[in-house]
Amino acid sequence: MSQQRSDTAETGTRARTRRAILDAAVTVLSQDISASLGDIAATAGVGRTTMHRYFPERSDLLAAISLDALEQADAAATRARLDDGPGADAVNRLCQELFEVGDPLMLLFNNPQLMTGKEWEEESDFDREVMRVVERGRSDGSLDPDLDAAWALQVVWALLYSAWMHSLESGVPKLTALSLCLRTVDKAFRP
Amino acid sequence: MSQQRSDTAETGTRARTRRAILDAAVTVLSQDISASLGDIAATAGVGRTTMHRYFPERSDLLAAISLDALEQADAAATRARLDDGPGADAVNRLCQELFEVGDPLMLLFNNPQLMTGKEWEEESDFDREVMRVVERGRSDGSLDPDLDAAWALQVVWALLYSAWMHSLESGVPKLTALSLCLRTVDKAFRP
DNA sequence: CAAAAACGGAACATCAGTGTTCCATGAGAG
DNA sequence: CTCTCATGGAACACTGATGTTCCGTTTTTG
Repeated sequence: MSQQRSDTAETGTRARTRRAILDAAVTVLSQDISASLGDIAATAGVGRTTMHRYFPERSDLLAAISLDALEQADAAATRARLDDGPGADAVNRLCQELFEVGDPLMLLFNNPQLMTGKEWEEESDFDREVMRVVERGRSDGSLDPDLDAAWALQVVWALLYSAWMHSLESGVPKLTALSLCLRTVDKAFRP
Repeated sequence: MSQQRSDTAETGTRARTRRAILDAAVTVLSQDISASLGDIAATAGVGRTTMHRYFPERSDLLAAISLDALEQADAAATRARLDDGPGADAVNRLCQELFEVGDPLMLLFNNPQLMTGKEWEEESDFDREVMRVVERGRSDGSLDPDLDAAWALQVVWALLYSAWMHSLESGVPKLTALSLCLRTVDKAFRP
């Protein structure tokens, strides 16, 4: 017991391996949610046995992916400084930050069954925070006063998804796709 | 050999059973793309053996679903009379008609791996037709002249998906969700 | 009604993925 | 260097889905 590794405080080798597995899982499962654990382990450059040490069951891995994606989304929201300036600008910044997260969020978007953990009960804190910003935007006149917050949330996700897909399918550079997305969000939400 | 049933000309009992299986498959697979054939057969009110008579392998069923959805989308496009009136109006009508198709299109949207058949090579006729309308809308001034057709296609799908989800998750009536969708498309595509 | 078609269920072999155990090897910390 | 930790691979049992065959029953059709 040289050091305690009770909760999420793992460091060094173990943390690196864990991250490699999570990243590989996102990559592989994005293509096929039914991919085998063997495939994921191979992509991570890790033995299947090792993976079972980190995530005893498939459901453990899926839960970890879900949680990790949620944390990345929260971090993106923090970076976007949602409380600064007009609501419309905050929404714009949020889209930019979320776009960077890419793969993990695509995976969640395409597989709602992943969002069934305890942290997703009812609306997540993340969702509430975003809807709050939309309402602020309506108050300060930077967003359409008729815009429903829950609907706006759906649209943001959907247009981000569109941008990712557009980049993938049409071979458009990511920045171009992001630009299209931001422009469309702006037009759709403007008063 | 009382009657030939070589191609798609099946009629009566067989056609009805086939349709029941396809409908049940869409319903079940929408919830979980990995659902077992047994579940689908049970939902269809049909023996698993019977299902294997119509679709020998799982892949045959998936291909049939994919094709059926594409045909329904084509039918919707026809009903929308894409060549009539201003481009913006045609797009609006198309959204309304596609919205009615609902479940099958949701299934495809959530599972791009279903769209790998021969009929999906490159761009489908459907996609080309829609992009043609968008370009017409740009010419006649009813749509944003800067609107990229391929991007517009993505956005239409994404906002339809948003409407379906919004109705499901927020418990909003379908017509309300459709209305939000149409309004958002209009704002996003307007000059 | 009588023949033909469609159906359902039971039984079976097969297969891929999963989760587990055990052991030998390699890398890193002290 | 040496001890500890992390790892990879082989082997195994188990499970659930799949595809197939066979046969008796029901429904449709002529």
